[in-house]
This record gives sequence, structure tokens and C-alpha cells, in this order.
Amino acid sequence: MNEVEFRELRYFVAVAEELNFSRAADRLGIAQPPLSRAVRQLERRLDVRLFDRDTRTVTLTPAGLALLDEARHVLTTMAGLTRRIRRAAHPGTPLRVTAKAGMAAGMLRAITGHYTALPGAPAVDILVSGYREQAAMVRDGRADLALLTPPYEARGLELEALAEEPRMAALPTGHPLTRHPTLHPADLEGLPMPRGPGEDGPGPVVHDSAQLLEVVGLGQAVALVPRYLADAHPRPDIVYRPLRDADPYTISVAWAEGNRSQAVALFVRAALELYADVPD
Amino acid sequence: MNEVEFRELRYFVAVAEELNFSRAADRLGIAQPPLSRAVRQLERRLDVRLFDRDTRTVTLTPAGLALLDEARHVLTTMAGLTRRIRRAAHPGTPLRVTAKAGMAAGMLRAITGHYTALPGAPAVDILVSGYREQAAMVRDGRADLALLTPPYEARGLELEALAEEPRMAALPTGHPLTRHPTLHPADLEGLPMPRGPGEDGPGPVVHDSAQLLEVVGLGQAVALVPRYLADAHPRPDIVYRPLRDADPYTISVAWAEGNRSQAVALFVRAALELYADVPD
DNA sequence: CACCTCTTATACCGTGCAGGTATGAATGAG
DNA sequence: CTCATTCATACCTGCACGGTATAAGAGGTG
Repeated sequence: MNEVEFRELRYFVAVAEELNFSRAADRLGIAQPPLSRAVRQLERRLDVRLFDRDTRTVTLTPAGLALLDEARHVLTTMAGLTRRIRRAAHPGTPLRVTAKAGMAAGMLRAITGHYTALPGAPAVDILVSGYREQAAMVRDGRADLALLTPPYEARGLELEALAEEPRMAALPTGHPLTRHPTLHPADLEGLPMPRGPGEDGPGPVVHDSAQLLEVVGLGQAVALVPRYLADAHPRPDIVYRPLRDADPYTISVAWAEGNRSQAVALFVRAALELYADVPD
Repeated sequence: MNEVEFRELRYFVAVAEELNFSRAADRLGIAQPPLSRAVRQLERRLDVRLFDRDTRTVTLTPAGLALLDEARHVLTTMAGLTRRIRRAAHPGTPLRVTAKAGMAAGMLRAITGHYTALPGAPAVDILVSGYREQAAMVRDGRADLALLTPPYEARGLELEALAEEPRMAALPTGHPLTRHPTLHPADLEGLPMPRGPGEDGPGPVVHDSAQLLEVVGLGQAVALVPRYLADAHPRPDIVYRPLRDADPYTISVAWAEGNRSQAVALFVRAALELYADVPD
């Protein structure tokens, strides 16, 4: 009984996502029979049935579902590792740091200024990234570091908290909840909330905070926003209300789990020196 | 240019650990020439030199050092994944939970009792494990859950804090520091501290708390211990002193990153219901 | 300095396995 | 009943993984 190979995980994930061997094979650029065989081999190796298949339909078993989640994690870890090592080898490559527009971008500029003044610090490329894709960029190696704001999935990342901002509820003008001077998170339960691309759930998809405010102003959703955003964008069609007892809105610096690069460590230290007012 | 395969990572790690192609090949059970070729192929794939080799000695390049850390992580993740999936498929397998002897073991018994009373909860195997090897057991799949106490490496784990204990300094009777009624962590800087097997640094190696107290009693080291241990083991040859401003000694429940098993989630919930007096 | 040892690199060969093609079998659609 | 779709089976091919033999370079040693 041999070891599971990376290729088999790639194949498995493709099939699990397509739930169709032929289409998955197409996507992988191989023929269908070798793919079927590879998946069977993986099943034999693990001694586990991963798919229930009859001649028409393919479905994941519970074990398959569990594997899908873990295999995806391994694949993105590997993709990120590859990118990081390739870059680490060529010295003088700039550090790539990402944050969304808004307060985080401002903090990023400040940290970068502090950092580049340090001896031995390489140049920094600032990547502006879309709504809530910062974590994914770090995981798969498109960026070395990110400033993150909740919600995010911490898996595969290491974090240091930098700063906290109180949260405000953003409501369309005239919304019934605007009668209350302050709100609790529970008041917003069940209301449509905007979500980033790739997240599922109800509510409209937005790519940046301008779009987010727009959908709130149009009455399509309510949102939780950090106070700086409320201060920076007063709008006649939006009413902001402070929230009591909400989770704090913590801005953290994040890097890939296991990334022990000198430049990354230096940047994190620079960030903590500037902003570390938050206990771990 | 094809994808990096697991086999190549395994080979790379073996060479990086042995720093000798022949011995590494031996350990892997293959001949030396194919191993050399595989490593060269990995270097070509990554477009990175991983080793500086002349005909006598092999050393890691900085890029190789970075890869070693990440590759080890990927390999243990894979080993754990394999074990978890294999077990997940065979329902009715008991949940394996580990903790070191002492207070954590007592908590573990209490949680287990609470848990097994729940509907649909499978049996629980309690594994007693050695000093500070709990995290490794969860990472590589030998256990599903662990109760952890600091210090530990959180990489690859997800954690929930359960309880805190104040720390005490354990000093040999007659030690100069025993003159002070309370101590600060800085007072212990530079003194020999016991360490677990596999950790490096100065200080004697111990495998359990009995050994730990023994080396303190013999004057070979000083140690930080949770208060329950001090209460449970009064000894004439050891003096305990409370510590001010020390990091709290937090006992957490931990499971493998990405493990979304029903049984694990239920166990964590049971643990939190019993003990969750610690904010996250 | 010659010789031996140790270690990695090169050359060459065989075979196992990944991947391709052709086709069968099962099942749902019309 | 027929056709389309989809997964499984059978068989073939080529490559790359692994093995053996050996060269080449670098220390150590008398």
C-alpha cells in the first residue's frame, strides 16, 4: 500500500467539484478512463469509498466530503508554497502586501513607510485587492502579507492583531431599525447582508466598500461597518447606528502558516511597533 | 513544467535532514542516483537551488531552509489527513482524545463523561501521552483531539480555550530567589528550564511532571508550573512562589485544522459547555 | 605524493504505471 | 424502442522512476 500522491488529490477535487468524471477529466486535460482509475486507486489506498456512483450520477460519500475539505486545503497550501519558494530564491524581489481600500490601506501605507526605513528591508509592492479576497491571496501565494478585517477564515494563516475599531450598523434611511439609537447584533439576525465574491448565502454580492454602501443605500441590505467608514462616508440615503456588544472589528496582519521569511518577520515587527495596542 | 509531487517533498526532506544523499536514499529505501535525480528535478520545477553540494558536503541554501519548514508541515498534514479519512469512513470508531497526566487528564475525564451522555456520541478512547507531544499526535492523526497546555506550536491546529490556571515558580529549596515572596518572569531569565523530548535548548529533558519536579528538587533547574501542581505535590526539597504578570497557563482543546467531523465538533461543544469560562 | 575512502554525478537499462483509444454496460430521455 | 449520456473494462504505448555500474572530485593517511 503506497503513499497518497498530490496528483490523486488534484484529480479527486476535480471530480468532487464537477460530480462528473467526464467533465472533470476534460478540465484536467486527461481522458476519462485514467481519471476513473486514479480515483479508484485513491479509494483503495485510503480503504474508503469516496463517491457513490451509478452509471448516471456521482455523489460524495460523507468520507468524500470530509476529504474534499482537507484536500482543498492541502492543494492551496501546496500552490502557495510553490509560489513562495520560487520567489524566496530570487533575492531582491519585493514583498507583496495586500489590503482592501479604506482604513486598512491607510494603515498599510504607514506600516510600509516605517518598514522601508529599516536596514535590510526589501521594497514593498502594495496590491489593492477585492472585497474579502485578501486571505485567499496569502494562502495561495499571490501575496506575502495582508491586512485582514473580519470575517475571514483563519485556516492556513498566522495572525497578529493590530488595531480595533468599533462597529456601526449601516441601514437604509427610513428602515424601521433606525428608530433605535443603538442596536444589538441580534437585531440584524435574518436580514440580508452583503457578501464577497465566492461566499455563498443570501444577500447581494459586492466587491468593495463603495458597492457595499450603494446596496445599503438602495435598501437591498444592511451591513456592519467599522466606524471610520461611517465617518468617511456620510450619505443621505444611509443611517449609521452604533452597535452594543458586537465583536470588535479587529484589523490584523496575516501571513502564510509556516512562512518564516526574514522580510515577512521584519514587516510584522514593523506593523506591531506602529500599531500594537491590542493584546493577543 | 509539471506540478510538484509529494514524493519529491518526501525525498527533499529526507536529504535536508540527513544532509547526505546516500544516507537519505538508504532511509528512503531507494538507491542514491534516483534520489539525486529527483531532487534535481524538484530544483528545476521550483527554479531554485535547494542545496549547495560539492563532492564532500551538502548544505541547505536559504531557499532550501524555507522549503524544509513548509514541506515538513505539508507532509505531516498529509499523514494526518490520511489517518483521519481512513477512520472517518468506518463509523463507530471511537474518538481518540489525548492529554498529559495531571489536571488536564482530570478535565478530560469530566468532559468525556459529559460527552458520552450526549445522543449520537461515539465511544471515546483516552490516550495518555508524553510530555508535550499532544500537538504532534493531533497533527499526524494519532489522536483526534487533545487538551493542550503551553507552550505549544499552534500551526496546523485549531484551538478553543477552556480554563486558566495561575502559574507558580518551582524552585529548589534554598535557591536565592526563594527569599522573594513573589517573582516576575524576568527573574527566571537565563536559568536552566526543563524541556520535553525533541525540544532543543539547555536544561534537562523530562517526560512527565514527576520527572520535572524531580530535577527541580535536585537543583538542576527551575520551572513554571500551574498552581494545581504546586498544591498537589508539596515537597520539602521544592519551594513554590507565585508569579506576577506571567502569561496565563491556558488549557485548550485542540483538533486538526480542517477536521470538520461531527464527533469532534460535538466533543468541543461538550468541553466548552463544561469549562468555557475563558474568553476567546 | 600516491593511494584509499567517501560522496555525488553521469550513463545506461528495464519495467511499472500513467494516460490514450476503443468499447461495453447501464440508465434516463424522447 | 431507440438514442444519448456516462461510468467501467480491456488493451496498448511511452515515459519516467528506480536499479546497476562507474566516473569524478575531495579529503584523509602513511
